[in-house]
Amino acid sequence: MPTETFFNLTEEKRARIIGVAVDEFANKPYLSVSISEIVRRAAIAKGSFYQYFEGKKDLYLHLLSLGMAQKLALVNQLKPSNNSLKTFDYLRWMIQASVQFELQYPRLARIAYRAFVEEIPFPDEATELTNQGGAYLFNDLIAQGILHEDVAPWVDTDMAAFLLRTVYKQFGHYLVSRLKLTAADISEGTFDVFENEDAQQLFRNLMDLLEAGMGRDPEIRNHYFSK
Amino acid sequence: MPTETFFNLTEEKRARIIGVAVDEFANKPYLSVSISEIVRRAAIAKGSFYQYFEGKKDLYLHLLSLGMAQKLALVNQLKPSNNSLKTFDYLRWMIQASVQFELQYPRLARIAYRAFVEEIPFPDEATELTNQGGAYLFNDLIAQGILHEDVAPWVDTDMAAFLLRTVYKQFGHYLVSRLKLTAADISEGTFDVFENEDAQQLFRNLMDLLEAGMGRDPEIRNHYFSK
DNA sequence: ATACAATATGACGTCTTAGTCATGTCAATG
DNA sequence: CATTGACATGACTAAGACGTCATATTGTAT
Repeated sequence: MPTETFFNLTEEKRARIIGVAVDEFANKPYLSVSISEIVRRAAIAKGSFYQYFEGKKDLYLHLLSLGMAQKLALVNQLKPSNNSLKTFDYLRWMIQASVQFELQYPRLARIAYRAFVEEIPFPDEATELTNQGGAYLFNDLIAQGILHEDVAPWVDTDMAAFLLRTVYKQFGHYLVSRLKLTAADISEGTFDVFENEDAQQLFRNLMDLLEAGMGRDPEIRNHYFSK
Repeated sequence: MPTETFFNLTEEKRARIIGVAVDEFANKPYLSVSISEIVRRAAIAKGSFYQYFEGKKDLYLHLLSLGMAQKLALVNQLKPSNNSLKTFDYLRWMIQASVQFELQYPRLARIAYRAFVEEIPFPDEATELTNQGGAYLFNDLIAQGILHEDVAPWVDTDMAAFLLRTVYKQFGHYLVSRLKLTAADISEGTFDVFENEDAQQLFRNLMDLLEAGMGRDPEIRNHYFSK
């Protein structure tokens, strides 16, 4: 945890430090991020940094927790009013919300992604924070889906959850490259996956694939063969 | 490229250096790997290193290319005699061979994986090498599959390829954790995914999911509903 | 045996980093 | 005015990294 001193700083200064730190951790592996560099870019004295944070780990965990808080906030804001979605509708919403976060806060998403694929010297603490991002609940989702007869009974729950986790984590990257989104598209934060028609088409295609693979009675098969 | 001097070294010495370097690059991000540390662990003089390699990048690309050569060799060795597999049989074989490589040469696989998820200061050169690992050809595989009527005509080729690439890259990790394989199981290099019954069951489950999702006439649906 | 080429060595100069600490500034309070 | 507590600063130490180079060793060919 950052010190009280840090939270007493002016909004401007705190934001400047966090901004620089986010940028560094988003663009370099944890081990290669340099405190000296952050201090230089944020134009604060070395000594000040150590009055705000215990060290690199402290700062990093703070950023991770900020990111997860931001994600939770966004997800809650996007939560549909209808509370009892079918399994695949819920899944689609989850993936869309996650991609939206990735497009709206690319650097925060990047830090979380790094925590996931690289090794951090303190994996447990990092995982505890990133788990708030939601990737852990796919096992339950599938198990419930089978009970509700949305999901085919023959699927291997754990493996299906693995597939979903993986897609969940990577789909944002894919969407960006598939739709050829530029850094400008993203950084302006104007792109809305819920509104953009190309994005919606991609999500439909993805859900068709997933539902055909796991669903008990996949729409797409009926739809296609009835023609 | 390493210098001629390097290739003139005794097998023993060359292997020692490569072994240490593989270990370092498998366990640290590229930026954090230290030449000084490699030199220390391999017990050679600093000056010698720079007579063998131009620097870190040179060494790294050499390792990557060694790894890919090793993978190609293993894959060719595992290639089934029957040359005209159906799309999903071919896919299953590819994924199995890739997982086998990952279990047999975990450190090399790890280096390639890192090249994939972290940024390297020279992405183009690294990608050119890792592409030899085979992940690039899923687009063709799906397109061909549609032509041969193995793959359902409604699937989005590019997205299906994305899904397969992702699974292809991650399935080894998953298999290890799902089967609770220990470091010992792996490092002995005795584990054979083609022979182990638990592993085969996992591959069956995976292929059922993938084929149900993408296949034109998935076995699993007929099989289940005919009961 | 001598000369020449190939290989090995590690000290060295220069940088960068992490973290500390003595000192300095400033505003509020008694 | 004086004191106190909060915050700011950057020089400094110790450690480690990179890449070079003058020198030493080994091997080979004449």
